[in-house]
Amino acid sequence: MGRGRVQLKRIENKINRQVTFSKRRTGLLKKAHEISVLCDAEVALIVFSHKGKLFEYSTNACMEKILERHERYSYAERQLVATDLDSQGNWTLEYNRLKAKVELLQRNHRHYLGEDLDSVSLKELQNLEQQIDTALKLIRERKNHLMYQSISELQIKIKEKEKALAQPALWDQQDHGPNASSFLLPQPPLPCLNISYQEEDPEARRNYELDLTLEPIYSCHLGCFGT
Amino acid sequence: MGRGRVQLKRIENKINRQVTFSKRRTGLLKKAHEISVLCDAEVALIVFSHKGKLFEYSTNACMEKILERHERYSYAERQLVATDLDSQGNWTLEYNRLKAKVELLQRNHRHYLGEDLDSVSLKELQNLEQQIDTALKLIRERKNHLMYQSISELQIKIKEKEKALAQPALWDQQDHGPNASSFLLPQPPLPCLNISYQEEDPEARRNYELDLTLEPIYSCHLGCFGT
DNA sequence: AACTATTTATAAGA
DNA sequence: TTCTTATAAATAGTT
Repeated sequence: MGRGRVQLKRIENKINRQVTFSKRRTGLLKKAHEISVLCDAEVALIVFSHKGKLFEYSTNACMEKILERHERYSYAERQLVATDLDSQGNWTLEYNRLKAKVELLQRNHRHYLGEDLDSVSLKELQNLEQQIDTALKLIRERKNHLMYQSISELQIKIKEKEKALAQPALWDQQDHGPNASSFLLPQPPLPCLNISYQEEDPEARRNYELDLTLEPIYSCHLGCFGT
Repeated sequence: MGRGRVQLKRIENKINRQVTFSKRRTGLLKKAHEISVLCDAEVALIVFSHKGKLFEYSTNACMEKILERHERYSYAERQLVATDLDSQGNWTLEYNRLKAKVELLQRNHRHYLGEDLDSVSLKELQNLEQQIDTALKLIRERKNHLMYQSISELQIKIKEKEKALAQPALWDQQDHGPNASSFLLPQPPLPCLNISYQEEDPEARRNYELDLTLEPIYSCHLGCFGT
């Protein structure tokens, strides 16, 4: 939109780049505002110039709210990177960043526990549900894997004991019929032991689902951060 | 830019608004990308449609990095306002406390998502499983409650419409047998609606944003500008 | 910063 | 949604 086509690549001339940045920035902010108003959308736009200066636009000027919404939308994506504080840096700055992080994490935390859901929209609930559902499957898989492993180990131990006991009598080693060590682990792993789920797709627990739910163990490691 | 000037105000016609949103969204994302490349700027753009769907662009696809930069920038600004607290408290102590908190929360966070479980003991896995299981139930309950509410409201509307239509004919108001508004809601609330729509009935979510689409939540909005 | 020739974006229609 | 097209807007290069 101007005299001559424009290549989509960095403008090398510094002056030109600065001028173009200024013009296009204005245009971009304007368009962000327009779509926001015309289409009733919520927009957050953040632009850092090459020199590091910040320009921003947000619908109704509530940048934080929109970023939070984005945050919630991206529960799973967020990998809050551990803070590496620069030794000379401003402590207050770091401190506030951390504080914000904690607040955010705590809110997510409550949501992961199914608490405090009143402010969560239906769409967001659906995201949450899916994430939690996936998590539950992963956790059960891991749990069952561990249990399976320890059963295996126990069986090996028992077999060894038996061997040790059998030695003195010099029994024939073949075929003594069923014994204590053979009933638990048929060779191709049991696809399913003792399952009592309500719903959920059977595919998901095809591997090692040894649900041995015991008593409601409820050591609460959580909620240990009172305000 | 089109046939006729455009007023900067919400487009009331729903279809038009949707179409305009789609077009302008494309344009906006494109321009965000262009300024980013041409002027070597760092851009983050987040757009939520009226219906709550997320579209985003970020330079080099590192949204989180840019948001963090913005966060830092914002905090720096807030610093100028309230920077007097520091001289008294022991910041290092507070800071370390917070840091520990963040680490713990982040670990929990990963565990809640079923990640990073190798170091978790069987017993802890059982706790976790139970907590997540409970959370999932709560979340589903809340979701169903919301959907239930929407349905209720819709039914009331339908009833009103029916009444309005019935008036002119002066029908007897008693017992006209089952009708469109009575089949959905048995009086004691459904314990579980367990809905998983694929297709979308536009009617159903007309007013209440009952968007039950269960698509993989992260449609990739990025990289949509081939060179 | 203003100007203007052009390119782009897009509103309306299909 | 996608395409087409007339027109409004944006903007590159110039002054």
